[in-house]
Amino acid sequence: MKVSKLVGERFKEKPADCVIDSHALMIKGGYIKYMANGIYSLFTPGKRVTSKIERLIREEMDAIDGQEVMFPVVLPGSLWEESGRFQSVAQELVRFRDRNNSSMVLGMTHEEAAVHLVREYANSYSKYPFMIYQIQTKFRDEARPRAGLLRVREFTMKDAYSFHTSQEDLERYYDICYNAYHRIFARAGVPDVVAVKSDSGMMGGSISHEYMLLTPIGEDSIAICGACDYKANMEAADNLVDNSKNTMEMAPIEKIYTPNLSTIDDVTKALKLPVENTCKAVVYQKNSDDSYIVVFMRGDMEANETKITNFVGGGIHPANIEDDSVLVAGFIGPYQLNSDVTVLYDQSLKGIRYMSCGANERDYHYVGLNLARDLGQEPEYHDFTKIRDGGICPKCGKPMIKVHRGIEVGNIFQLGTKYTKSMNMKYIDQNNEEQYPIMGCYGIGVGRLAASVCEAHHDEYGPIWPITIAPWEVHICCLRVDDAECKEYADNLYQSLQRKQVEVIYDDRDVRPGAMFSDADLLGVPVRVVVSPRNMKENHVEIVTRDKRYKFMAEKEQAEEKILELIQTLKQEILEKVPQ
RNA sequence: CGGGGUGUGGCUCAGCUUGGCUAGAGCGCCUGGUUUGGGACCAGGAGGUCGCAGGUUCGAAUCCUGUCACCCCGACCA
Repeated sequence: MKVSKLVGERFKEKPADCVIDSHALMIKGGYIKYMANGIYSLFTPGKRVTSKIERLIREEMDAIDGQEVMFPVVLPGSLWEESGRFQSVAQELVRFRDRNNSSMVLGMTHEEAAVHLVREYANSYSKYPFMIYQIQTKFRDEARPRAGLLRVREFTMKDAYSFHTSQEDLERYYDICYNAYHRIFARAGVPDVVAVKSDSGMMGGSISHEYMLLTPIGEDSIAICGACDYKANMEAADNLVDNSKNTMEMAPIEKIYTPNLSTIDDVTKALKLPVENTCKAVVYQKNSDDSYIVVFMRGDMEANETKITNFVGGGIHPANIEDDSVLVAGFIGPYQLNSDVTVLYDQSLKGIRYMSCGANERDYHYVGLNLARDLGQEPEYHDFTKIRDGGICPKCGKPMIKVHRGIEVGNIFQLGTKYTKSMNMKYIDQNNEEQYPIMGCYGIGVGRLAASVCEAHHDEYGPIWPITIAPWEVHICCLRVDDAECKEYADNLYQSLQRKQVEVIYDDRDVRPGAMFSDADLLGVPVRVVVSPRNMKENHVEIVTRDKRYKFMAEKEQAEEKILELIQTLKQEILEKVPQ
């Protein structure tokens, strides 16, 4: 490929509206072009990066006995009716009707299609286990796409589905996949991606992991223990709270006048109470009927909506407390709460002998609250709050939890029989009995991974692509095309490298060196070869890596050999970080 | 869906508060010339329904109303 013919422009200015580096660089470097909210086209450099990621994923999936298939993008609504997700999934699923008024959907994930593909075939235990996967377009009508390719509505995803005859076999394969994922991310140049325990959300099932690239711009929060190997998404991390060192002793409950003190901060200051001796209320409403859910927790804790949603078994949203409600915003407390709302108690309240709380009356609080005594019995405690920095590790018990931000680049789920049961997929086992197969599913967002690698590897001038996914391996800069010697040498090198299957881009434009180097930086190709009259006079060319770690002169005649060596070195460096 | 912000040639932006001649700049693009190791210079040129619709006015990029789109924060999220 010659830069003079490369379709797409590179910009000098940082595009407006780009807040994230990877987004700005991919627009600026001519990788992607915005078309509509959360919808992008890829130019050649962008397509070459994603194609290489796809190739790499394909190799690893095939290596664990995956079989590549292809599902349709447009699926019949009836298929989603079968699994129940036509109803249960909200607006992310695009629904429409075709010319015959048949209900259709755009595929946002393909569990239903996978079951549909194999449910007649896999009717005997002898066919199991197996895994099928595809690399294909998904459409999810996201509420808020953002940050270039990091969160879009239309995207390419590798999604895999495995089928098993026992939970043990699923777990065995799940581990294999777990490791294959680590190899994929390492080969893509981000070996530091971590697997964290996660909440399964709408996918159903029990155990699941998310693969996170840790970066401050990530959308997810992850709790990581500094003392052991515990890692979990904040949504799923158990928040243990130790109140054994709370020294305040029991006292009679007492109502006090607290005018306009409606926040925990106000209350602790006015009453001179430690925040660990306060009880606060967070109120939600069920999406189904708007009924109130009041969650009581220690004053310094934050509600974890995922845990609450899972507990009440349905969607919730922050409450809008009406004036005629029994709930008095800012003054809600568990003692004498005369209302039929759902009341939940977080375990951060367990073991505290003396607390303040709202009195369910404007401008009044109680102090001296003791839940077991004042409610007549110890309430049932559950975990409804977020873990935080310095929190107790659920695995090793040490208070060494640190909260990080991360981008989710992949996930794996143990689905169980959710889809095979609902869609009536069965097989006959050794005892001639009908069974439902057990499924696992495994996803990787290709474009998001490309953007994540860019986010992890770039400088102020452009991306620094790992050689395994770089759009090209070698970038030849011919600084003076009007110099016959230069031009001839560069032309020949270009031809010769291509004959040796090296992926090479050749800048043969008559532009200033500065412009040429700037564009080369934006294309982020790992090996750069600079051919110039100055170098020709010395009988050598300059070879430099995009990350500046290698930089040397090579004799004209030996340049090609040195380039090939350098490519091997760079590939080897990445391979060394791949597990196994 | 709530809060905040922005819409002016391909890109980045000025002009709007206080309405007034033909709507500007830099980059990019085209022509010619001089240049050539980190986004050169000179001369000439093309390119704009000022997001859209209505209104006020002698006159609207500018004021008013509505609407659409995008960006950020939140909600939601496989």
